[in-house]
Amino acid sequence: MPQRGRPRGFDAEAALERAVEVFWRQGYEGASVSDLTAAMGINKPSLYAAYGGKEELFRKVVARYAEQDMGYARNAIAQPTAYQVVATLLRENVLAVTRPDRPAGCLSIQGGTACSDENAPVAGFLAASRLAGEHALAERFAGAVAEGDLPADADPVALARFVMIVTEGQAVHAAAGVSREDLQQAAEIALAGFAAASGARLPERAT
Amino acid sequence: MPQRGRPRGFDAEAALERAVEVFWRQGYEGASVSDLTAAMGINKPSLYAAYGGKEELFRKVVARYAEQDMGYARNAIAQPTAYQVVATLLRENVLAVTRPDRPAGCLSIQGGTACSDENAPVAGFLAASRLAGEHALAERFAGAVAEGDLPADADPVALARFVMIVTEGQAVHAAAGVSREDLQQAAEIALAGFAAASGARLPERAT
DNA sequence: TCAGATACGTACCGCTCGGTACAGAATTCT
DNA sequence: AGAATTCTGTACCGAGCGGTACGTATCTGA
Repeated sequence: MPQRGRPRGFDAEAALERAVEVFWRQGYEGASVSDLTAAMGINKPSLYAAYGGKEELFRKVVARYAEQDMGYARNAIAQPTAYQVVATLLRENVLAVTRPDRPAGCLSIQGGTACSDENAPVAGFLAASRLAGEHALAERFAGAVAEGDLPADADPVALARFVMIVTEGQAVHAAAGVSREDLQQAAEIALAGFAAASGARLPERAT
Repeated sequence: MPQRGRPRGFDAEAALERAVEVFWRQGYEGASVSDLTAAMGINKPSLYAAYGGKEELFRKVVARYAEQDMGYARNAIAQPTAYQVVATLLRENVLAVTRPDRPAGCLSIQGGTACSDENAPVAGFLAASRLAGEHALAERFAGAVAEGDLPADADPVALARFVMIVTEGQAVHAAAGVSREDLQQAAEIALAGFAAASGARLPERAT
């Protein structure tokens, strides 16, 4: 029972990928259904049949983005020490928000921080997804405190919040056109600041 | 020759203030002209006659916002030491983006980081205005280096970029509903990080 | 071979968008 | 008083919005 009826005439994954770029570049409200179908190479009824509507498409787009473009965050959180977690996260985030083959910034911010009352759920959904990453990072830091990798008096939740604030600021900055190199400098300052403020154990190196 | 013809039936400054809130809460594209006129208590032709149009109104709104709601930044930059500049800026920014009588976040981000091609000038205008503040801060830090308040090898431009990144991240976080107290914790971490990473001279206190 | 099912393209739906024409009301200058 | 000027409210403009009805094309299962 694989497929009955006429088979779909386009690659749903490839079309979704095109939609990622449109929403990323123009935001949820700034991307019209016509913009989307033009970029995806399909007609409107196909979009509604395959994805359910604009908002449902957007949610699928965000899910795909999280999987395809946020992998570095999962990689970062798996690093062996808190310092390396933050170093990886901040450095990889700079690369991610300044990829030359992608729109500048980060979909979960470019998608829309503010919108009309009608679309408020979209902004809320994006905000919640950003905060979910922060919770994961806080738990990672809590583990680091338990291991002695971070000092006992370190506040894992506040530290995670600081790090996520930096990544969000980097994304906003990147969207404003700031270069990868310039953001890398700022990331190193943030990393040094994290190390000093948290008391994290540093990796072996010449001091 | 003060006024000829029928006098305006509303207070243009008060109406502009209402418009600030609408754009702040809903963003440029998310705020319709009808939303604006309803909040301002005027009809559309009055809006066009008094302000020139939606985009011109938005620019006037941003100018008013910069004057009324960003005063803390000018105050911060006038502090006597780099450390105090950053301490004031970060702490006051937290208060500004979490004012209970105002929308959460910051107009220059909520206004729109991404939008349709048609409104791209608006996003560019906001981005440029954010970066202007960063330049002013960099010059302040350059002066601090010259004075010996910051070490000779400190990079004023990169430090300013780091600080502005934090303020932008705070604004995004605030718009997501994070509380003032939670942001204050993160601001203290950022401040301690700035001090450590920059080598700024600290104010006298118990070490 | 043909019925059932699914996807496609066209053409359209009601609605809201940003923006304006126009006539009447309120004021100043002569 | 009356002309000139400016603001106000209503009613409207063309365009684009998100979303869909419908007839046709293409597939599977019997």
